[in-house]
Amino acid sequence: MDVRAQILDVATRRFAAHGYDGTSLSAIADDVGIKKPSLLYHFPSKDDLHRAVLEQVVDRWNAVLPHLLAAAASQDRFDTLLSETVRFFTEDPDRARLILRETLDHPAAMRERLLVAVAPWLEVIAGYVRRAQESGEVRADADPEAYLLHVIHLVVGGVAISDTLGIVLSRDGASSDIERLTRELSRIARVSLFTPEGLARMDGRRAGAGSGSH
Amino acid sequence: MDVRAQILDVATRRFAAHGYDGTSLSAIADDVGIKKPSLLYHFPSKDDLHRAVLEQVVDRWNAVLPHLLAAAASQDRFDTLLSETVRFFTEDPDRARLILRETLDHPAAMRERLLVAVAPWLEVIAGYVRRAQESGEVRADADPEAYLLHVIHLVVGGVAISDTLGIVLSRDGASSDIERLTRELSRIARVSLFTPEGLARMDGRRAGAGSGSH
DNA sequence: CCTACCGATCGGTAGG
DNA sequence: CCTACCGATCGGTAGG
Repeated sequence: MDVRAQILDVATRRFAAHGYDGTSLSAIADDVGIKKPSLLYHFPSKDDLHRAVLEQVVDRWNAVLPHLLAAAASQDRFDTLLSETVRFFTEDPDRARLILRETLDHPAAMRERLLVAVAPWLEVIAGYVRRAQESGEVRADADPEAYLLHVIHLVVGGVAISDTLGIVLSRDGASSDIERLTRELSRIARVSLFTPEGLARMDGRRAGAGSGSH
Repeated sequence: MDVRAQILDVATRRFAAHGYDGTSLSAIADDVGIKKPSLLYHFPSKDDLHRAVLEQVVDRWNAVLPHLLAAAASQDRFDTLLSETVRFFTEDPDRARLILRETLDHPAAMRERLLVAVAPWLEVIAGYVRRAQESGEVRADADPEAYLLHVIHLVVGGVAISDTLGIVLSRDGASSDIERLTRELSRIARVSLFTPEGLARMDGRRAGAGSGSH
């Protein structure tokens, strides 16, 4: 691996675990096996390095987004959208922690990111939800945008602190049952969105998948 | 107000907004209007001050907890429990931010706090939920402990970043609609917990409140 | 509650 | 990619 990628890798771990102010450039350089001035050759400032770390998270999200929106147009859109989003963050929980920290540290900057990068496709999905409300699949009392924001927060924030929350579920203290949390999250998201009819219709589709035509 | 309380107040705001490492003792002292060594007379170290700030949050929570558990034994336990918990954090969102930051910065310490201070009364409430499952008021597929953890996270994390999330809901960019988020949170928590029968029974109780006997 | 000061560490630069 | 070094700021102490 080239040095630049190594630096980004180590910096991601450190910024996620200890935050911007809790991470020193020397500590990152040490982990990579170089000296601080060498690090500053690849990234001209600590702020530049931090920006690059966040940018990498956004880039990787943008890489799976088209695949997600394509799935959102298919039949079992809900399960795919939710489980793929969960997968993206559980595959590297540091992504969730970085986003959470950035929201706490720079709320104004995060508001802007939300408006330009999240709001557009969130509105697209909210449109799907509204149409499903008219067809009676989705509960009429649901607030599409607010619902989606809560589910996103449930996933991102949940993954960021899942190993801490999980300890309450496993009495022994050894294994933190994250799967139990994920299953319940999925249940909460489903049940609070769909009507009983919508749920039945969805389960019917799932039972028929594979044997059906396409 | 005495100096000690002033220091705690300012430190709470600063630690919540910028984190432990992002807050200097001089900055806190400046806000209070004293010098750093004077601050260190009241709190022997930065760590001691930070502990005192967290302790104050826990103390204030413990002050409302008996009132909460008493309400949990009454009839409309769900609405009271949820809305009082929301009130506790919205009344000072810094409480939520401090807890979130502590979870990110010191997950091991937070795990311990969860086990000794949260798990006990969470088990009590989970017991209520399980009994309501047997009577058919609560959905049989709900996982009581996991459900409660998600709702707690939804409230605490949600309040911590509500002004950032809210910006997506208000297109104008002026007022962030936090009430819309709160209402949808409450809906998600209710609908994903109760059966249709349980919801009807609850609404019946609420309609009868005030005119009923006690 | 203050002034004065300590060693350590920070992000960043010079120069090779 | 390194050594050597910079000014600024950190948490904390001495002494009054």
